[in-house]
Amino acid sequence: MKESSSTPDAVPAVASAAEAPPAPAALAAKVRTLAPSMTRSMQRVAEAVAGDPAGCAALTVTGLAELTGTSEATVVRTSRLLGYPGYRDLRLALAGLAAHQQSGRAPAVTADIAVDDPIADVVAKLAQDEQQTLADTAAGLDTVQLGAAVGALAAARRVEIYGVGASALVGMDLAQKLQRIGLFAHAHSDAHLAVTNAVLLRAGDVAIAITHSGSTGDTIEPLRVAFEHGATTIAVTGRPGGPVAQYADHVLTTSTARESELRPAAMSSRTSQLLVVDCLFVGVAQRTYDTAGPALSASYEALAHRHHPRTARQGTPTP
Amino acid sequence: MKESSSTPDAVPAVASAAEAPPAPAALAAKVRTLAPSMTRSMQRVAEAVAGDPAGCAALTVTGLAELTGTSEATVVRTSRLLGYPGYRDLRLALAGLAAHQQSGRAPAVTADIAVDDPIADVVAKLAQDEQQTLADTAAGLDTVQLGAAVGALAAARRVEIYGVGASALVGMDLAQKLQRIGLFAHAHSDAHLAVTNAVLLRAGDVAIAITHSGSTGDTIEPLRVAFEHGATTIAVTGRPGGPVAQYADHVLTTSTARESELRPAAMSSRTSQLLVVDCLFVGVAQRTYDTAGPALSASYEALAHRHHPRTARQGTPTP
DNA sequence: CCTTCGGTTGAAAATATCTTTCAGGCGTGA
DNA sequence: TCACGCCTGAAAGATATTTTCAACCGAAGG
Repeated sequence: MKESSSTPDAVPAVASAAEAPPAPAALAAKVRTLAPSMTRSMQRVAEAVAGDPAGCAALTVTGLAELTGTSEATVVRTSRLLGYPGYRDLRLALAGLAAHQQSGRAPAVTADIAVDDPIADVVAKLAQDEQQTLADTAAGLDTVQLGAAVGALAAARRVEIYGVGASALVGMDLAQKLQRIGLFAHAHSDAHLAVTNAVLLRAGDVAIAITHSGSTGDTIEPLRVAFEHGATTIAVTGRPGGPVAQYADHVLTTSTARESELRPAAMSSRTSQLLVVDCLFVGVAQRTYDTAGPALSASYEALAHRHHPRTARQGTPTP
Repeated sequence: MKESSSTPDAVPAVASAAEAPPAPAALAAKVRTLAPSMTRSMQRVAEAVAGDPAGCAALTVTGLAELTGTSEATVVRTSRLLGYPGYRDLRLALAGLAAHQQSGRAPAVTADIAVDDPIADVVAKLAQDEQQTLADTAAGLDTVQLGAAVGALAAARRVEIYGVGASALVGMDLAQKLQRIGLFAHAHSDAHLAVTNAVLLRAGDVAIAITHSGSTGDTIEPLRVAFEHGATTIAVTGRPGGPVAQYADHVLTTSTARESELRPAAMSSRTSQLLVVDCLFVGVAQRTYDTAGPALSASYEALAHRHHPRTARQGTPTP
């Protein structure tokens, strides 16, 4: 088969290569298939390539030639025989193959975080868990309730948010964002002040309670007062059947991933709560887009000058 | 840190890139992270690369330069910024990425959130985006830096955390958790008080600055003061090349998903920051497990009585 | 045993590709 | 308005890849 026109070799080889695809991952097989028709030197090259794709991908023609004790010409010839236009392309395929192999051997650790886990595992596991929490939350969120809550917020005269501990931070996050689109929103984390504040609410106002357990007294109490004064009440909780639901017109359920000693409940509940809160925010922003849009831009502008302009390149620093 | 001076221009960029590994599949994330610090032309190149890895892998420097309407030099510069020694290596990585994607087949491009999206879509898109942000952050996080930061925290006499706006909440979250395992940690969101506080720090203390933009003056200033007083400083930022890095012993990079009017930067940056902060927390908890374990249990017990026992179901209300 | 021939092999030239240098140009800040 | 600094791409310089070509090896035939 290689007899024809022995001199300007390669040409027929390229032709035969054209018919075959660049070979995605079936490289080892191809090597075995073609090995008999290879010369000694080429076999050495093919062997090296099949044995350590990743390693060879890091080598230049010269490097691979030296490694196999052959010459550059032989390496190129081998590449051609394997179906690539030249070594450059074989090398690219090799890189792809290496990545492929590497990905295959990552079964996505979902085990609990252990005390002696290396830091890289901690990162992977935490990210994995939080992703799971997000997926669960999204799946379990009642969009009807959410829509109703959004409607109430969009029409609210004022919005009061109650939460203590980790949930307080979520409440502040929501308050910050609602303020940014022009709503009158305030987050409370002091139980006494919260109750004092709740007494002033009435129909047309909205009160939001955030509590993972659904039974945090300091959070429930102000919501109860608001409820009894006629305000629209919303509960963001991981236990929709808990005490807090009694005083809530709308209940938004957050989800909880399994926890362990090294991963306190606060961690996944916070992730879940934040997603819910983000949904509320975006929903409200949609409904009040006429005022929210400009307000969002305006609040960004107001902050812009507080950043050092130094390394801020061109005009639009990511709006 | 960035002294190298090996190459004439782009020194800091190369240096910061050198510290990071060549990045296997976290390319899209890296592009987003570094995009703000890129010039227009480089952004075009980066965009092309992130948008069609497979296609770009098939191109030579010249080809990619033409495609993006730039020059070879710019392509090489971009490759360097992304952490590769040159275009050749970027191309190899691209080939690997392409193979990866082909097998994974889960890019799931989510459209932007539109004003008239139904609420269910909003939930799905937000969840999807935050999951993406988490994955990107985990992939782009430098575990060496993280480990070093954890080590510093575990040994710290006291920990001061600086951040304003949305980042302030992240700081508080971290402070809350560190306190829970017995560390002396405090979060500041008032620029003046923060500086006043930073003056008191010295070697053995740790200061953490949290700023997405990397150039928030109110956050950088206290970190600078802490740095100059000999404290160990950590920066959690989306722009590792920004001004804040000047005064940081350890830089932890957060990632950024694309933003739109209805999804302000604060949203994904917060998710990313929280993951980083959680990693810090768990890392510290691991290293100080002897004291952290009991402390975690104790703090839970202390809170238990604040929950209404009424509808609290069985004995262990999700610990 | 020597010769010849087809085929393999590697050194080196030729080419393509990648990298670096350098000067012009553009935007920015004083 | 002007000067400064930084981005930018053209072209030179360095590397890597491909091609060429002659030496070499082994085998078959004289």
